[in-house]
Amino acid sequence: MPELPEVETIRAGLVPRLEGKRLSDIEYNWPKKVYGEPEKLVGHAVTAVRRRGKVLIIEFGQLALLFHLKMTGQIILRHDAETELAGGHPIPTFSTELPNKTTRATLRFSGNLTLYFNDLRKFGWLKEMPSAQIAEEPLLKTMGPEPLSAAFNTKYLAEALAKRGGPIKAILLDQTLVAGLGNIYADEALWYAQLHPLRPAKSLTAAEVAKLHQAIRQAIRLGIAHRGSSYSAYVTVEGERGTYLHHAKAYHVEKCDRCGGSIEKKKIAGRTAHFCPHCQRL
DNA sequence: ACGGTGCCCTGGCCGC
DNA sequence: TGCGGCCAGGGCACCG
Repeated sequence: MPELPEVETIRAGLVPRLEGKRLSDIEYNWPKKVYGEPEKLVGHAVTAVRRRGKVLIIEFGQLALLFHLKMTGQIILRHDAETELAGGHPIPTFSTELPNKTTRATLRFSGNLTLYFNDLRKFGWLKEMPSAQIAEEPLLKTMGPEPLSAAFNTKYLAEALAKRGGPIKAILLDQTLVAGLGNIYADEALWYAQLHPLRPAKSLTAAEVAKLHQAIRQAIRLGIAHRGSSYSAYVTVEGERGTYLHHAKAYHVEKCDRCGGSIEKKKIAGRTAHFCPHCQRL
């Protein structure tokens, strides 16, 4: 599922290929999750491709298009003519048929470039809005700091966790605490920090908070380095799978890489937590 | 204000 | 081979 590392990989793949390209046409076949008026963007060129938490932001000057991929969303780029290059950044051919029955929106750009927004489960959305209002978007307005930013430091984390009595696993999934963690990287971070997912957030010692802070950054950095996790639908803009799960320590892992014991699964806050009961004591 | 639950969706998988 | 039921989970409405 697209969490921060997956959306960041998509962003980085879009930047060299999409910036400067002009949107010529947009069509959707799942209008239920289309907000604003994306038609307004036709004729405008992409000026920037950004990310905030799990939200992808494509700016067209004064206007912007936001995407949330939720669990099964995909953003895939393809040339209409496969032999053509995109400004020196060729897109490798791959087997995915496009468009397909999961395609919810199709955006055509100059340079024979087509962006497909696929989403099997229809949870994802796209929204057009003035660039100046992006920060006011409710989800973004309340979003916590980026985990790799200076604002996300041990002092901030300690103060934020001190107010929260819920299990640390549930708190890490709360986007107002820190942006971009989902079920995979939250479990990975807790494994690195050797913290049981049911530990009350406010019970963490200063040393544990410091360790968790580093662990979150470690999990996110490794996720980005491996171009994300492809447990289900996620692929890069080239249609390739991310490889992080080959290196995962907890999420859908059998044996603990530290002690060799079995990784346990437990439902916490409506999500399946994966952890080592030996290394992550309650 | 906080935490817990159910909902939106589809396809894969399990047991019978 | 078919089919009902469960599971996957991000964000939000709703409830206590």
